[in-house]
Amino acid sequence: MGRKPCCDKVGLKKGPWTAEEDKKLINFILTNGQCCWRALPKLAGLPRCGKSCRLRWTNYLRPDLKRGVLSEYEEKTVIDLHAQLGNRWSKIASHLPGRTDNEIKNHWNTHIRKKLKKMGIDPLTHQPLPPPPAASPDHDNGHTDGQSKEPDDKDKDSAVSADVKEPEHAVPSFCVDEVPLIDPNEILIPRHPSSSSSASSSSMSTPSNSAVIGHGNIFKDLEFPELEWPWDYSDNIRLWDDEFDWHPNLLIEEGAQGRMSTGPTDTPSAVNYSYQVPVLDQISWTS
DNA sequence: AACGGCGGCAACCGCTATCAA
DNA sequence: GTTGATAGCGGTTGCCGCCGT
Repeated sequence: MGRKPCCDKVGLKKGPWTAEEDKKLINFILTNGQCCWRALPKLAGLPRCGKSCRLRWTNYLRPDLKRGVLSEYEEKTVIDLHAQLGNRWSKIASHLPGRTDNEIKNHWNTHIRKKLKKMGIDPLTHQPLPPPPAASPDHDNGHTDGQSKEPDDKDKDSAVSADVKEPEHAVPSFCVDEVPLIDPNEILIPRHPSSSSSASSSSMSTPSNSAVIGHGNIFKDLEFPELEWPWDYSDNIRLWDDEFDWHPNLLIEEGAQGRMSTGPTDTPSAVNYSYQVPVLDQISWTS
């Protein structure tokens, strides 16, 4: 019959991850790739369930993540996609390389929703909000503040979702389909880089504020003794710039051996892999 | 300086679709 | 075809830092 349970929940740790745990997880995945999440905790020596490991990795530790505040452009993208897809955060995130569904969801709930409301736009229907009722406390039921989302929002949310039956090929109002997006399955990580990482770093300006600095911190702070970090993440892992105004090619050095992959673990001997990313000019906004 | 409230974010929970036995 | 595990997704919670009083 079926498979073994993913994890016996006894003795498994919950709550915030420690640097030590992060280290173990990163170390394991960089060494072995992403195999099955169920087996990973045991193999990596982590007192966590596989699900927790997967979330930690996908939402926080993945080296291709771009952290930090969403740029104005990204916000626009999120709003536009949300108008069409509803709360399908993973679909929305798939259009924003380096961003996770969790991150976008959080940003939506904490920033964008308020912003839209402030602008008089219903964050759920994306239509102009009706003018504030002159005096209708009866209908109001005292829920006029920002927290009034609950039942109302939910209903509308599902309405939006229901409208978009199959968003698989939902086309945003900007033309991203012409633009090759980075496939997260193809993030290649060199483990034994040559010393000449200048090829990539020279073509990219060092971000002054960028979230990737966060990556640098993460990875540097962890200080893996057994892992030679191939590059300064703050320079080279930055696939997307906040302003989307550059034409980067992320070069993976010769001798690359490691691979981040969610797919089958065929071992690539990848060299000189480069990304094409959309450029602002190629995207036209409808509003 | 201390306290309380609030906001932001990481992580967990629960559900569902998919896949394997 | 059925059952049950797995992976993924969206909603929610709880912790922590910041800010105002």
